Amino acid sequence: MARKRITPGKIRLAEVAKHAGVSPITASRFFRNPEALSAGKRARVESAAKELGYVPNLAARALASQRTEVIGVLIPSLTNNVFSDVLRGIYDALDGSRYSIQLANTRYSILQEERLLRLFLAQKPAGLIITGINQTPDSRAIMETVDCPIVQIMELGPSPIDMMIGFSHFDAAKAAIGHLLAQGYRRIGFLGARMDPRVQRRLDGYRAAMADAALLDPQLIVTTAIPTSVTLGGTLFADLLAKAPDIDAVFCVNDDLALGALFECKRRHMAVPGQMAIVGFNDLEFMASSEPTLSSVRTNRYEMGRNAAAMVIETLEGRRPTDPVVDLGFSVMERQSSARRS
Amino acid sequence: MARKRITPGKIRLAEVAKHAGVSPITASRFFRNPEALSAGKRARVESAAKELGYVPNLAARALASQRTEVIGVLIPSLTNNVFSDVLRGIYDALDGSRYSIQLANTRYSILQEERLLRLFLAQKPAGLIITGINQTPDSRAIMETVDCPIVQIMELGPSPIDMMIGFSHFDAAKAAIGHLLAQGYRRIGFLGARMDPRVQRRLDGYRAAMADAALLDPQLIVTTAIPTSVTLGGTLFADLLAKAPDIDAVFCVNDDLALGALFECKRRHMAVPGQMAIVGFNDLEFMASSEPTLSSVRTNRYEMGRNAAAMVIETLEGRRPTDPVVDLGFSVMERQSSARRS
DNA sequence: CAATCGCTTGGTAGCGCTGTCAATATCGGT
DNA sequence: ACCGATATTGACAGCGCTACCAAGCGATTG
Repeated sequence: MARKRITPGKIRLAEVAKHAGVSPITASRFFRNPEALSAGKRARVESAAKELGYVPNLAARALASQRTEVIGVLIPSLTNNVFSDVLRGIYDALDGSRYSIQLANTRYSILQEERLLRLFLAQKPAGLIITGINQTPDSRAIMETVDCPIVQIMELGPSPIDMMIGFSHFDAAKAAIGHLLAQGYRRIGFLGARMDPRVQRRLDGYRAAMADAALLDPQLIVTTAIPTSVTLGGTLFADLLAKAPDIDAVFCVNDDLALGALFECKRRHMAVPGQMAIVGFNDLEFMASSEPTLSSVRTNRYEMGRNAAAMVIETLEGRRPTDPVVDLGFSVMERQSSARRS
Repeated sequence: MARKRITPGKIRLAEVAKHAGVSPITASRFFRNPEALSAGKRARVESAAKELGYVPNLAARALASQRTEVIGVLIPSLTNNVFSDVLRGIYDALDGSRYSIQLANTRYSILQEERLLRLFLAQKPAGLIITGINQTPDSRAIMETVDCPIVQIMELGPSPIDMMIGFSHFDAAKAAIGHLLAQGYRRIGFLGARMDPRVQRRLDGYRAAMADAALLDPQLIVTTAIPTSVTLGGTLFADLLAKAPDIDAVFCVNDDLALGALFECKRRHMAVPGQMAIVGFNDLEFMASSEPTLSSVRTNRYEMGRNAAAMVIETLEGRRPTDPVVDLGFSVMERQSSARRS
């Protein structure tokens, strides 16, 4: 016959309750909603819990309440600096809260994303943070039926699943090109790697700005599906020079490419600025201290992560943000590498 | 009186069992140890589960089995590229396995680390990956009593708690200095930021190498507790030059500092190499494509993460690695920035 | 002074799964 | 054909916590 499973000196909620002289359910309430207790019992439970070193069993709680306190986060890359900033913001926002993070890496695949989404939602997460607005139709359908706050991060779009925080990659790229045009550059090349949806929208922004100025020329555009790197920046820049030797500026979809392009210029003894202007994207820390300093488009990645997590928590606590869509904007950081054309 | 909690059309293990014509416990075994079933029942349960779209309830499993399938990971920083490589390795190793990751950021504080450790262990993780060998005495004591595989990563030390994978920061720094000495450099400066235990050991390695060559001079050493950055590399390098204008080389405890130093040299029109040699640490991707290419010490970060996770899983599956301590080594990547002194 | 109301508190019965042991089926060897 | 060993399967009783409902109680109201 089944025997009592011996449970050694483990401290359960029941022990705390006994110690405090209240019922288990009252002790339980203390941990979930202390305000509901009278001051006296609250203090008694609190000190009993501390004295016994009680730690709630999350699995039991999740099973009984049919909820978890886990926020799922789906990002496309763990390597990309951009996402590590976002993640840092998310972790910081959740620090000290009752919620924890379950992180998964979609590797830029929306099919992988859908798989992970199913995996997550099966465990009834408290909330979800997902990258971008390009999900599979099935993913979207699943998310729309799920009853938990969802924040799409990194970019904005017309139809948020729930909440959304980001900025317009199209506008940001267009503004970068606008800056180069204002500085007197005309033959502005485009360097793109990975070409995920957000990069694609930067290309669209570039195209729009160039077309507006009647300067668009397919020869100016070099893209690849290869993941980005500094080395790749040098390679692509060389390709671009081969296609369009007369360029006077280059817009790179991220700062790694821009740094690679800068090094390639140095290798070729091309003056930056002077013979070549360079503008990157994201404004990673090193852009301000390179030689020459590199212009870039600053994006608020840490804030994006932090706010996204805060939006989830606020919703969970019944204080739903007034505006479900937040535009964090961007700013074009004008530095030496795109100084006015002489 | 308490009422039956209505459970809508949710698919439980019992449903799968009924559908397959077996007992619930047999169905349960299918998901945990399929080999224990006869081929016929195995197939029946499998198709029943698939047909019903059954997804196990992890909370119930954790509660009943008193175990989880979560591996806790404690790292000091989310921003540092070094850790994002390690993390990528860990996530890759666990991809497709039953295990998932719970990540926490100690922010280089061993007190924070201890707090997080208690938090983790209270939930009975399947395993634990923790950074470095400098834990508080309490942390160590807790970990030694816990019954789950633990891997210390990033460095090696004399008394592993359980398993360990890393390399000798002391030897790596010493080898880097050995390389510079072999190239004919004598006044070799040291640039250090953050000064966490591993950076400290690199400083020790530098000191040992310089002392062996009778070249040690406190004026050559510049360190700060400030977190590392490219900008900081430039600043520290300027400080070093002020203290010891006659240096002919500089060893930087990481590649960001090295890049910052390189830019500062360019700003001052100092030839690299020629007037100044530079060696970094970690061999991030950009070191091989900068202008000039930068020498560095390659460390196997991705492999470290991947192997650490693999070691945990193997232990959990009863195939404990033969050697609990793995030295992944390092290699000095000799590039243009430390070309032989002319 | 009785009726009502809101705030606390407690009792009961699961949440969905698995550990333990027992029972049964299968199989090779003598 | 019999015996013990091994491979499969099943029954039962929780794992530790919380949802739900009800009851207790002092305060408020007419």
